[in-house]
Amino acid sequence: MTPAKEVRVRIAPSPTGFLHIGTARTALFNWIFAKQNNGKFILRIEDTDLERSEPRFEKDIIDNLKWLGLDWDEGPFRQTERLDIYEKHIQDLSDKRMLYPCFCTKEDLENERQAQLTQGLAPRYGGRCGRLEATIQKKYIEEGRPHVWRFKVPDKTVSFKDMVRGDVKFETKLIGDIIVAKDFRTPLYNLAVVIDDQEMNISHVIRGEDHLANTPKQILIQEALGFDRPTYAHLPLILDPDRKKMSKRHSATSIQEYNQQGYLSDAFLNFLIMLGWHPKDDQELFTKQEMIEKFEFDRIQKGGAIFNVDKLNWINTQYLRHMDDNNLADLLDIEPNTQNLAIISLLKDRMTKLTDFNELASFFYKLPDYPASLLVWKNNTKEDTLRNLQLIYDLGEDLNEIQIESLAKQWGKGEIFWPLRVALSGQQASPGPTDILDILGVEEAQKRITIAIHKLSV
RNA sequence: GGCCCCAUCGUCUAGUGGUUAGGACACCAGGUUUUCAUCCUGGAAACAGGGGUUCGAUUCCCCUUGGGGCUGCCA
Repeated sequence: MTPAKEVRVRIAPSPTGFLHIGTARTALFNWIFAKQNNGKFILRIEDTDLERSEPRFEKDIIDNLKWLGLDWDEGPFRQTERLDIYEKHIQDLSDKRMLYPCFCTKEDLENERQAQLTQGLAPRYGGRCGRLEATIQKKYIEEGRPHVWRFKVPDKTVSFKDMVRGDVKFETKLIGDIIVAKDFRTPLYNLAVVIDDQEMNISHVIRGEDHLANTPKQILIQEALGFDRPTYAHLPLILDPDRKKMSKRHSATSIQEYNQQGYLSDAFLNFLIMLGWHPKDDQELFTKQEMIEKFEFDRIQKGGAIFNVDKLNWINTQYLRHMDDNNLADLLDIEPNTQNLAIISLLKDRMTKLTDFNELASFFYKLPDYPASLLVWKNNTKEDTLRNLQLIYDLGEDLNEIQIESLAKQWGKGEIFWPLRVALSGQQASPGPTDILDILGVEEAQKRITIAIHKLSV
């Protein structure tokens, strides 16, 4: 038995937009697969589209992949830095007579396309330029006629095994000769991918289902070039609530937005892996290590999964609760002193996102203004409330949980706790007043109670 | 239009030729509680339809329907 081929997988985003959720999830599955098989995970920036590629997008992709903790072993490689490689193979393809120049204008092609469509035919290039005499081709090129390079698509059935979908078959006669390069140093997507995957020794191509139809084209090119065929796995898509491929119009599609909104990267990953995949049991929360241990390709769903923010929020809440206070302080970018840590410890159960903290915690730092009437518990009168607050105030240095409990026993829980809560927090909903007291300290608490008494006295 | 793919609660999903079709999120009700949140208990909620195959189909096959992807000199 020959030793198994090394697993080498890649994520190949194009820097034409911010790191997309779909790309991130594809990256996650690739990353897991690499880890499971002791393989390599490669980052390749597909920037052949000069018009639309931008450095800031590349930076965003890299930054957010890092944020998610999906570290790569090789790269980032950029296609624009590999032009010599492409040229060599395109020349090879040309030498093998698999390529021909196409002089059709965009208008020609559009007309042909429309004509086919109205006849109910599959729109495909008829191959007009492929029938041009070699001498004519040469003449046109010498005349400087604009042209692109088409790959001669052989008529055959392409079939391949997909790790998610099983056996997949395509009839290539429906495809038509495809444009694979603008010139010998400017390959288009399908050609560039094939060359890169070969050059980088990619063993498994794990990508979104939207690439399924590209696969036969790529296989054809591989065959023409004498390349190896990687194993394919096409993941189901992430859908918007309207069941369409997730798009910017409907939802936040860039990872960066979720980062900014205050989601934890591990929680986000946890959410992503549950979209289209499920373990044997009912476990829903996974560490990265557990993902690596439990993930199985044959448990991937075939249909698309709708992105559900509620579930994301729930997962994030769970992660927040189990997070160490110091780490949280770090993520929140606040000083990890005793008071801040105590506040975090008290509030982390109440947060859904990191960004909730500021609002939840603000009253600790500054007492908000509130109406005096808020201090009055249920059917109590102003006078009752005033008396109760005075009782609490009179505890003086003994203002602590035990003493408050004892007052509550005597005068009623709501009667004591409610006005104290409002006095200390200025809010009608808050953590328990004794918890707040512990963090505020007696002195500050007394000040706030004084303010409350004042409010009621006027 | 053509090619391809998919189909279990609202959503993510588990599941089996015979199950009270399970879990989670969301939702509703009740309970705990000084408020809110948490927490606890309970509830409503699904096998798209029609044919087969079979003693028996949610499960296997076919059709219909529905949904999605692709159909670029984008990736």
